[in-house]
Amino acid sequence: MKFFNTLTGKKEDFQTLQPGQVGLYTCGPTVYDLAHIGNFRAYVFEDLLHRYLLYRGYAVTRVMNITDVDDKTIAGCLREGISLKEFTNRYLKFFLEDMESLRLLKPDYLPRATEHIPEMVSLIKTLLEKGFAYMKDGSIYFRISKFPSYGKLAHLDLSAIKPGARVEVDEYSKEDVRDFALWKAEPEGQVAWETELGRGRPGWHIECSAMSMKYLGETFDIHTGGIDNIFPHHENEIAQSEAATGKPFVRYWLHCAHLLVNNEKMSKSKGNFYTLRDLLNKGYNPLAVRYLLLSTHYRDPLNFTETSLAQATNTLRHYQEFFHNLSFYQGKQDNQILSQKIDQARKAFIEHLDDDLNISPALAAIFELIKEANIALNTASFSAENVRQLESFFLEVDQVLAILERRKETLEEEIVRLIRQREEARKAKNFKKADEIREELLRQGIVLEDTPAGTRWHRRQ
RNA sequence: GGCCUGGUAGCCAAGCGGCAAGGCAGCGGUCUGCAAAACCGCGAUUCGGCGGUUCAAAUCCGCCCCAGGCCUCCA
Repeated sequence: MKFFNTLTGKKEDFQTLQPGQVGLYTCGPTVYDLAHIGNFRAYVFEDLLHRYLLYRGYAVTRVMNITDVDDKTIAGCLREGISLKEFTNRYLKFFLEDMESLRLLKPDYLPRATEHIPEMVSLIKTLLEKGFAYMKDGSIYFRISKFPSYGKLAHLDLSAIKPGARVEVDEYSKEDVRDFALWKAEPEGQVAWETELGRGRPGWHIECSAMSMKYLGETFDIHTGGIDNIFPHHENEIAQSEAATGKPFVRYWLHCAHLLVNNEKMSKSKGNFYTLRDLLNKGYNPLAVRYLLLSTHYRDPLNFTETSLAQATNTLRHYQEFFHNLSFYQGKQDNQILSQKIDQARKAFIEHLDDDLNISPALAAIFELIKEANIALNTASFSAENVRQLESFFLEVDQVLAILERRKETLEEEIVRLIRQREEARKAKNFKKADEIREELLRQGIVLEDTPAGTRWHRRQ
């Protein structure tokens, strides 16, 4: 298995620290608002990674942080006059619901920043003791000049950072404008913790260092996020963590490209975003959203349009109906070639996903199998065993893709009765009545398809 | 200014030196009582542009054009 490692800028063979085990840290949401589908692109990518590692037999321990204290969450709870916890709980709940709609696997740990203040304090104390941090006016900053490899992840030339260009020069009084806050003094602020470091609250970056190392150890396998997290967030995590432990922090850094809308980055600050709920309210299927976000390679920019979502909806419908229809087929002629095609599809699926999660050709292999299977099914050259193999294969790859609808396979008695009546009408060549029944069922959301082997049905999507 | 992506058929998207995957949409056909689904056929003589290297370039090199991102809020 290979992954493109941001740290080295190369595709590398994936070697775990412990045989068969993977420690995976995926940067999670700041719970101050609904996440938009640009955010979900990253979470869908992380879900694919998580599921594929499991599919390939790794024991995965995955951590996703919940940032529930920062400028925006504090501003939000003050604005509404409620506690920080009450405010962030609301958006955490929405986030977890959206995760479920998109079939995102739940991480093993979802640590909240506010529940790890002691761990952060302890890490900051270590940095102070080692001279990597200093206190100024009650706040504590990381001293970048003490950490020579700063910039190695983002491949940034530090001298190229122009003070004042985008740095707020006089917000805090730092030794060096590039230094970043580990701890923000809040002598008067309403949201603050009384600690050995004084009254204050943590900087943004420190939570990920403290929580990842708590749950995954001082060095772990994979850390992911959107490319906009590379700098400064992940760069700072490396600095804090490696300065404190003297050990390498993360072996593989994986970052996904942005989702664009009308060829612009989708972001809260631009106001050009869709939330998942916006799309569901328009009638789109959450699994179509999942499929769309999944089907472009994670390191390529994805330009989101409703046209592409509609296309994904159609692809998904065909895919799901193929699977659903398998249960209607009964055949007797064993087809060895079809069995071989299934094995070939599995082989291609794995080969391509092993290559830095190259999903497009992996999906192409599956679509080619569907075509082969349809030919066999339409010409009756298959056995019950072939059908069983197909069902089993599609359920297998669905461990990774998670796009199959687990529909109720039973129909109401009334509908079964109508289908039977229509069959009789057709046999009697009473096509007017047959068509009336078909239309009535369609109104009830049941689509009928007549095949030589009998009438099959599916629920309209 | 520095760094980094992307530009392949109407749309989405693989391929990254040896005849241009796959999906969606469209058109024609087969099947069907009619449909639907499925299948068959059609669709890029060409991969943003111009040069270069090579027996061979969408793939490598150079320059240019377009779009987007990062350079201390950000998935």
